[in-house]
Amino acid sequence: MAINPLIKYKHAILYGIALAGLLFLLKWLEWRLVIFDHAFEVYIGAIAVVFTALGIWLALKLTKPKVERVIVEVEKTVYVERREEEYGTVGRPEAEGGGMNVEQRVNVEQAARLDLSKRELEVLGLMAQGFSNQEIAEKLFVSLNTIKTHTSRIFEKMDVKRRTQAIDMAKRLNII
Amino acid sequence: MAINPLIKYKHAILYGIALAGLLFLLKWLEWRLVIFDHAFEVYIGAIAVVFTALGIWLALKLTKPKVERVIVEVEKTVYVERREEEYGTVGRPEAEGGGMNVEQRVNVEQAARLDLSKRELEVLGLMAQGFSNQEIAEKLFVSLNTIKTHTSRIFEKMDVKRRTQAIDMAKRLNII
DNA sequence: ATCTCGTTCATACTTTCGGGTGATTTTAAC
DNA sequence: GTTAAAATCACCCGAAAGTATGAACGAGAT
Repeated sequence: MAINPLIKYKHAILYGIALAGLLFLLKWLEWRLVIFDHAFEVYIGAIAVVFTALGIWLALKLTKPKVERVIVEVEKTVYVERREEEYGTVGRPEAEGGGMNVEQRVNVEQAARLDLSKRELEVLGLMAQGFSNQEIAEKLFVSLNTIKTHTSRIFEKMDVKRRTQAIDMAKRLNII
Repeated sequence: MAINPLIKYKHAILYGIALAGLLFLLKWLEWRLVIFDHAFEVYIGAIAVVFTALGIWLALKLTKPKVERVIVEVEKTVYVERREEEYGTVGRPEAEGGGMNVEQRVNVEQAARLDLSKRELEVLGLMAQGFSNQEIAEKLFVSLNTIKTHTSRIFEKMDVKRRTQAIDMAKRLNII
């Protein structure tokens, strides 16, 4: 257990050593400055470079990596128990394209093949929360056109025509 | 859009502004240095701070966020037992005889808080299933304008601005 | 009998959505 | 180092959604 303090404060120790080295370097540079008067700009430049590097190092070291959770659907338990008592049959001349109420089995199988990218899932989630494209764009710091492109791809991949259908499907498939 | 050029070159513009500000600051500090000879260390310190910040900013801006992938395997369970009849009385307005289950009662109570009429609940349900106003109008044998009026009142009562918000709220409240 | 409310419908207008197309830039993979 | 996919942005245009306003009608309530 004697190593614990060293391990625990190794960052601090390393930082201290680095600072010491840096100060030494500064002193040395200062001495050089006295000798060569015109090295002033070099001095400033060196300071800038060194501290820029320090900032980069700090940022890289001190930012904790973002944890990304990748949901992998292992098993598909499909339970279809459905009454054919819908609104439908009221006024539905022809089934257009991907009828939502035809069957769910295919949808489940397609869920894995939906192949929505991370960004698209993000947009889909915000969409389901009722945000407009404009609001989503502002939240994600991108332009409105970008969001429109995303939504278009989402609808294409999900084989739906409207955002409300996409939301409904997404909630059924538990992908949001 | 008149904002487009601004958005397009926003990075360049921001960077330019930042550089200009930095140069101005440096000039000002240099001037101070001439006045007060002993401000040298302050000068250096400022340089160090500024460039450390610059480094941090650079690192945060120019590096992709480190992502740590955590694969989570979940068992997917999709249950597809929908009950559209709860809010739907299409073509059978008098079919509210006896067996209201508890779930339905709760829905009705929560619906009452929003003061949504039966017809409005019906429209809301179809809306949540992804139908367009036109499709809802055809299903309910009324005109598109009527559906628009209904949706407007729904949004007003629910205090939302878009159908997606209404859908989200309705699902949260288990109205549908 | 009057009044309110729900439902219906209409016109006119503005905003948002969505399709289509093309482009550049990152990122990832090979 | 090329290639493929993802992400970004732009422009146009038609469709759908949403706002505002007014009006008609029937059913219940007062």
